Amino acid sequence: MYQQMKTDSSDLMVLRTSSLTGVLERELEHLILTGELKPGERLNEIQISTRFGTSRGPLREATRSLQAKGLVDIIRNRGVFVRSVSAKEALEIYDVRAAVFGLAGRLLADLVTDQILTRLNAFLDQMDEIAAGKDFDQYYPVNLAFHDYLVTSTGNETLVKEYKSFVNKLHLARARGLVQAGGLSVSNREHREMVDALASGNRERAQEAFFRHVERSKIRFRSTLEALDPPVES
Amino acid sequence: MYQQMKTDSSDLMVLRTSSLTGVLERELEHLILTGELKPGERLNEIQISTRFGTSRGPLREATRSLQAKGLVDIIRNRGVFVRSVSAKEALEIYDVRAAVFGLAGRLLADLVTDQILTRLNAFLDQMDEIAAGKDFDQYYPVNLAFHDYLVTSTGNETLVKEYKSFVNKLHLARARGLVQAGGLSVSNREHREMVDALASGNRERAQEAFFRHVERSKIRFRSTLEALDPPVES
DNA sequence: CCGATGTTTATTGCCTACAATTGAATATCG
DNA sequence: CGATATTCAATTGTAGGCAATAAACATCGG
Repeated sequence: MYQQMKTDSSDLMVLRTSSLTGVLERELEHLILTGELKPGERLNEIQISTRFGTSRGPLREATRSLQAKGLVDIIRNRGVFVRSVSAKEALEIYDVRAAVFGLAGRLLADLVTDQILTRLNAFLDQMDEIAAGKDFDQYYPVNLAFHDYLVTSTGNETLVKEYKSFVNKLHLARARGLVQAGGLSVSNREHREMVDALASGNRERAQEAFFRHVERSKIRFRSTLEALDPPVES
Repeated sequence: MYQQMKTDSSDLMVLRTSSLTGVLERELEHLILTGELKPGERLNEIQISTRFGTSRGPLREATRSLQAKGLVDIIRNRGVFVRSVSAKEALEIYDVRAAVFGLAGRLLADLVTDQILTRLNAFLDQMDEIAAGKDFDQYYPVNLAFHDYLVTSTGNETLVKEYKSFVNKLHLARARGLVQAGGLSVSNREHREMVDALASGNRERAQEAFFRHVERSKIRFRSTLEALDPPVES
């Protein structure tokens, strides 16, 4: 399948600017985030490297990078494993993500323009429309784009990077797809609250609205989790 | 100096549990954060690997990890360079750090105990004492321990990790030591405000107090920066 | 004297090979 | 038959070597 990658001209072009390690890293990250490689699954070095037509060296460098990003665990003399995020950790991440997203709201309240507000309202209308049709597969990507647009508009690249990193890690939560669950029309009202807060130009109000939106997602996540699992404690 | 590291028994013990890559990574991270390796400086693979008595393989894996952590930049066919954080990025980091630290305040307000408050007040008294003597070298580590104790007490390991990562990156800001500057007695009043907010048990108040503490550090940082540099804009 | 082009040299990117470790299958003993 | 010791295959950890790249230097023409 990937055997002759080395001789593929388009890939060679990529190698001009990006190293083999970088290519492997992106490719593996994609496999992990799409769920093709599932949490807990082991990554056999020989198998993967031959699959991509490289040696083990670059692959090992790529996995070290993924480890630092929190996408895999490396156990000495045992191998590389796709990270599985526990419920406890997922809840932790939700909180930190809420804080970072709240900051996005706070920053945006100060620099929001009519142009941005128009764009945001367009998003809201689009999501309302989709939600009415209960077409979940369409709703999710738009919802994602909406949040993406918000954090990106802050102009704070550090914030964007961190936020996306959290979203990625949540994809590794055991209950895959739970992250998306409970969304739709329920959360679009929260979205409107956020945009309204931005329009008011009130920093604290916007921060709180953004923060609480993620906190509510966390609560929905936990509910879905407890519905499937024995609630550990009273 | 480090030539016979391989034969040092204590280091071999470490290798039982931790890989050579891991040791190199920690060692390099230490060199970078202490400033022994300065921002912009290039890390010669042969030089470093012979210095530590290893081959280039594990070293390259270690640097990939450091790249993902944001401590070095790797340019293809050019080498790895200690990351230098621009003023713009430093200000960005301050904001995100403020958000995360604010979350720490919010979480702590809900689970603070008399025991923790006692410990915190002891920190405050100690810092007051040191600040009175204007002994900066003593103040800084205590200040660090205070903040460390705060974030750790939240029990949210994700938060702790992120917070420390931000503090580390700020060490790479061009104006080294600026991060520490402007502290002392000025900020200890803010520290008391934070602890008071915790004692009140008011979530939002604590969050805001924690958040603003870091924001004020950011402002002090920017002031010191502009005093040295041409203020870029009006 | 200065800029453009060719050459050298240091350094990185990648690969192959060997050593060390682990986990499991197998054998041995109570 | 069950538990423990032992061997063995699979896999990772590390080392060293060759090719490719880019920067530094020298050379040539204007």
